[in-house]
Amino acid sequence: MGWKDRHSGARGYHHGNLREALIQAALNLIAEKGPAGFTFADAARSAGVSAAAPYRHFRDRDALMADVARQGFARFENTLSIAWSNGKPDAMTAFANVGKAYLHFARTEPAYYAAMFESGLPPDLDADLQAAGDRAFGVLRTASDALCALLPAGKRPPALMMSLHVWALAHGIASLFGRGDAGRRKLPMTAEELLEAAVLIYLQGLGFSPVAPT
Amino acid sequence: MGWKDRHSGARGYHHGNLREALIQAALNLIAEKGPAGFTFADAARSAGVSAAAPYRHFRDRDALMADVARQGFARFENTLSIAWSNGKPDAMTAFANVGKAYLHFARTEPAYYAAMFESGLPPDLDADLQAAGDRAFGVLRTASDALCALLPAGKRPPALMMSLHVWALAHGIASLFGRGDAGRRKLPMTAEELLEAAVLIYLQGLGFSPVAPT
DNA sequence: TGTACATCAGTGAACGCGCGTTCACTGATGTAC
DNA sequence: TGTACATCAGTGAACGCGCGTTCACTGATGTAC
Repeated sequence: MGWKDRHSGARGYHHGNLREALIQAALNLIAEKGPAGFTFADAARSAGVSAAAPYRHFRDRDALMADVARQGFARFENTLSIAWSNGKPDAMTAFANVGKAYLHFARTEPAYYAAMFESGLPPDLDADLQAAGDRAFGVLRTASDALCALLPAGKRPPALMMSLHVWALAHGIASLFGRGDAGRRKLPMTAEELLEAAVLIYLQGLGFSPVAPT
Repeated sequence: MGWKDRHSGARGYHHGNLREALIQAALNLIAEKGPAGFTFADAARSAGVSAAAPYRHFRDRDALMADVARQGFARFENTLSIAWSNGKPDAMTAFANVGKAYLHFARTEPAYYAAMFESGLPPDLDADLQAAGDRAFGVLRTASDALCALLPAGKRPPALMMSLHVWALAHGIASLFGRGDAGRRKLPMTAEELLEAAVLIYLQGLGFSPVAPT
């Protein structure tokens, strides 16, 4: 490697990892200025590269944005999946953990979240993107299936409906209340508490018996 | 009036109602290209006026956008208020009507809805804007109050929490599923049905007895 | 009713700027032999 | 191990374009008397 230390900012004529660097730059710019607030040229500049360089890796700004969203969905899926933890220690607790993880992701990764849900790109723009989104939703679906299985056969709600309800609730709370400081509305409780209460009430309405708090 | 017919596109040197025309133009452009997809110059062109004219009425693009949002909230409040109809014929039915009206507004006025919730403007940018948003939310709050009052005193949930839950649910469903064709995800039922089911389950969880469908 | 004047809303030309995109190029890397 | 060559990733200059914004202006409207 010689003088070219891979961990310093120094680089030669070739960047070496421009694709990832552009995604990272896009994330920073989205975090700063919102999903509409960055340009292709911005990303290039921010990655320390000429304005023409990104064209070697992405067709246009939307393609870059879509890649950020795709990566975001993959991480989101991973986060939710770890929180679900195969339903351990028990389905109810694990379900609540998924809800917390949802809001935690939206709060700590607002740039990914914005790229995923507020970029303005149609979800079916790209087959990979759509598949990544479906996989993330799949975790909610799996968790709902497991929870429904706890109810006696005659009283089981459709698990798909249940997962859509929980998704909408979590997304609604995240959008309206659970972001960094921009666009937030004031709340008498945390977003996490609000979501947890809503899910408990909802589950009770489905026939789950009340659970004592941990 | 002479040749100048107020109902034709013809106009003299003065536009007569440029402020409103710019808001209307902004709405059309938002509907076409999303809340980030229009510029001050676009709006002027679309209103048939020179690029410098809008400065007589709005400080900049954000001020125009804020006015669109403010007007949107006012109409939204009106719509929800009519749906609530002072709790007639009964609180439960009226509450369900508010939910339907919420989604109906989001679907039929996507441009207003986007300006209100997806413009990227901070809600506290403008005191008028914030007040308009608060008034719209106030309808949900009032409806929740009335519904809570039906429960025996010892079992009443906090009405504020309840209204936040319903708002988040409605907004989540509207954002994820209930829009024009852009950004929509496929659903096995309509957004209205999805919301109505969620609210019924939620209310049941709060202790409301199941209601027979109309 | 008419006239003079102030106010106002919109004009059009001008400017600097940054963006998207293309292009022939050049420096670095990898590979065949 | 060394050399020739192909491939690849990034350069920098260039272009046309539309945007935001300012400016002195001008045409229309309203009002005082």
